[in-house]
Amino acid sequence: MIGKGLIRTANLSKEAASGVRKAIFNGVLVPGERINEKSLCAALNLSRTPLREALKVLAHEGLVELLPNRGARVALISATTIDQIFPVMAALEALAGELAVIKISDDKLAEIRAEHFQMALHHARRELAEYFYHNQRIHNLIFSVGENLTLVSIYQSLAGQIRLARLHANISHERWDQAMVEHQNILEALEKRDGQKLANLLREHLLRTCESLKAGLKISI
Amino acid sequence: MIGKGLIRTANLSKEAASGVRKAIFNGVLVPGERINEKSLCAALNLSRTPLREALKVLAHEGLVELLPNRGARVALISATTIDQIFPVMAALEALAGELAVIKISDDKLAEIRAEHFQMALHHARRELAEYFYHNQRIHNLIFSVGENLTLVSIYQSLAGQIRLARLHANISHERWDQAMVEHQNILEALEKRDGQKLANLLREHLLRTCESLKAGLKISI
DNA sequence: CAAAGCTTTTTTGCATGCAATTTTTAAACT
DNA sequence: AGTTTAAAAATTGCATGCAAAAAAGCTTTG
Repeated sequence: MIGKGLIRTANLSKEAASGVRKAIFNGVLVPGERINEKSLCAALNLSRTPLREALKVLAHEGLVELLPNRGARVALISATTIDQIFPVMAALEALAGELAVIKISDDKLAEIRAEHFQMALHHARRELAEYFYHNQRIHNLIFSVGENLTLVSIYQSLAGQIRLARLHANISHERWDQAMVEHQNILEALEKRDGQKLANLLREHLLRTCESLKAGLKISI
Repeated sequence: MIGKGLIRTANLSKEAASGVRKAIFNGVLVPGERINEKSLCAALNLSRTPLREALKVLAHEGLVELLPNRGARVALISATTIDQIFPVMAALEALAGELAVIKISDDKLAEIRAEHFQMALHHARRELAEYFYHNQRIHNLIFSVGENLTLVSIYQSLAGQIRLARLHANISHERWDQAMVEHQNILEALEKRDGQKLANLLREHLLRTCESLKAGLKISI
């Protein structure tokens, strides 16, 4: 690859980061698997420098682990790590909920409601991937209402690690049904603008999700 | 610099990161100032590759801003950013407090108490830098009790940004005195193992610190 | 004298090169 | 065969090189 004639608008290291993220979440790169720089560079069509910059950042995000003199591997999220992430997530969700009831517009609420029923539909049809997609959207929307970039970016980073852990986990039907009920309550608290209640519901929802996720881990580490 | 004969134990990009951090907190690199890679490399005695990797990570930490095709500059923490960081910090401190009262050992409590009185001493002597040092130590110790790496590392990153903001801010005597009173109450709640109270005290302490910090900003952005 | 165009210099973003290290393969030995 | 050792290949960590872009100097012009 000769870098001639290209105009500089790219930011290859950002592209590398999002490419690796995508590969991880698509299961192209498996948790625990060593990352070979050369082949990843070929796949992403860039050189090692931007890729290595990206790996450093992804390590900071917890998606990748750096092994001295042995490069990087996709992070293996252990039950211990999950146990540490969820209380933090719960605290942040509670905060996001408190901010949301204060700031939310009717339009945004309608948007969340729409996502909620989309999610309920996929739950009824037992379409897990689609369910999770809308589930994520709802949580993202709640966080975005607060217009707090710090909060959102920390949340994104933690959510990424949990998403990675889920690649290894099964969800039980019981938990799935229970989660839907919890989400119903969350929506109601949001509609009533009951910040304290919403915060508590989100916190509990997260902590139950944590337990379920740990229980569902296919490989225990 | 010829890299011959050197054994590979270094991890230059980590060294670069901590070197730049140090330079920022020592005021060698001023907030808003463009970072010249060449001269920083010379100062840190390494090449541009590890430095650039470090800058990407520091950008993620919020200490540095990356300008496309124009390199990096030391972050300018605005009042808006402070307003976003503190609620998150407050939520995390509250969580840390709740965890701390459950887990803290007598030894650790004694350590915190010792730091507290060191801090009180420097407050009485109006030695600001030393006061802040022990203040940081106390908060770090409270966070460390929870043995939650996720929580600690997010806290560290946010604390770094606030420390950067403080380089630009003055603290009033009134606020300083009030903060000491708050810390006295924090210590008491910790000694009584009153988690709810401690959480609330830490939250309020943080939010007041936020207001004071914003008020004391020498340059408003 | 400021503004607008140049040219030159510096700086950045990325690719590539090279030595240290690890991993793989092969051979020798028990 | 299975373990140990040695050689070869691959991979990593970092330095350096080079083109694109930005910044700093000049020169010219209104």
